[in-house]
Amino acid sequence: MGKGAETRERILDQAARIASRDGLEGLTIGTLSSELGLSKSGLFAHFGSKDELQLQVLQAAVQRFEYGVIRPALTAPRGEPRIRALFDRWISWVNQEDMPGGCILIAASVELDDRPGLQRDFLVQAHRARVAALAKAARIAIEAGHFRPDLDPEQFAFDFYSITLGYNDSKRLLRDPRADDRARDAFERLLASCRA
Amino acid sequence: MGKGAETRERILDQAARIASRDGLEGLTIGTLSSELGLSKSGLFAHFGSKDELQLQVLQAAVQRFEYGVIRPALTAPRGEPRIRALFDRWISWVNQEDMPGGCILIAASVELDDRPGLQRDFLVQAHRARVAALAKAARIAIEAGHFRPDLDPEQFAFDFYSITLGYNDSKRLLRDPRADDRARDAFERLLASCRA
DNA sequence: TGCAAAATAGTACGATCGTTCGTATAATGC
DNA sequence: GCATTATACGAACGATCGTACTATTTTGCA
Repeated sequence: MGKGAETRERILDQAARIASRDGLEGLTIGTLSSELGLSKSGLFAHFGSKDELQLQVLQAAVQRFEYGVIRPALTAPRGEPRIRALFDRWISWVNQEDMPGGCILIAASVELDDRPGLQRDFLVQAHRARVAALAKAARIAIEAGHFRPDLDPEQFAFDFYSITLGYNDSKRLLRDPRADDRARDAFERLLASCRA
Repeated sequence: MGKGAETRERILDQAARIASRDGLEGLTIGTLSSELGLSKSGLFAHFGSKDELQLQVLQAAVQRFEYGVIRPALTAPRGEPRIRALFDRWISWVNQEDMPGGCILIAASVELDDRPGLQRDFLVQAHRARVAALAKAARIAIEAGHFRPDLDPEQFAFDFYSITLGYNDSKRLLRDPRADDRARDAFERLLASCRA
């Protein structure tokens, strides 16, 4: 990895932290550069525009999610165990301690939901892929005989993801000490309702 | 109502629209005043600071939620009918067409979840009250014999609210045409699992 | 109708925003 | 070890941010 790529990684890493707390729009080239000990213009040269910086922050986050949640969970046995692995990793992703503002993908979802642009387009596509991965895991669980055959996999994905959103809210905004229990309880009931 | 209070209402109304799309931090005194045909300083004088403007936008939104969702639903008969009324109104609130960026309370939740301040404090307190209202409605449904006696009302509130968050995501970000069906389906299954 | 008070406008401020440009320094390939 | 390219810097740009002052208009009441 060349020097430039190395710096770019450092930048995106810190940028993700800032964006998780202050949003993609609250992420500022001035603060970002000074926190990293770089000059504004030097940092700027890596991206060429703030739009591009935001986009790359999103892309990096999606990739980290892919490698930190989806792929490891796919090593779990097909069916319910894999679904459980997905949930466990998803929850701890939402609960990342090194992200001062929580899950950047949730933050970006709300921030971009009605703001057209490349950032939104990318986020939507990535989000669709995540939901599709959940639905596929449910489909596999049906094939494996763990889930009832008449289960709607897309509905399962909706239910699953809703729980993670509720967890995020209880944990980060309300700081409810029982947030983990609540999410776990909801998930177990979801599983029970899906079983064959 | 004096002239000042009238203008303040107009301001807060437009401010809510802007904040719903661009966030409380993206809400700017310059754009806000020019969109309303006011001078920056004239508008500013109504609030004294941006913090105060943000706070009043939040307070107005919470009050509108109270009068548009909670109170009307409380006129429905105790028990399951009231729960249904809450859900119906909650869903159409999240789906407000006059808010270009969707529910401002959800947006603010994600924006403020890790940013200390009066705005966050107020939002948390208001959010706790909303969740408490849900739990109370569940408790009443238990008393009425509609829900099973061993149901955990707070868990019900978590499940209920999670569905509305999932709905918001499906509707506004993914633009899933089946978002309404998905939320409705999840809600009906939640109800079924709660019945006595 | 006149007058104090309330409401709005005007102007200016320092700070910071994203961005451009020219230049210096550091890393890389031969 | 040198030439070339990649990388970073410094200064400056116009625009806009929130906020402070002062002046002007408008309002509501005696």
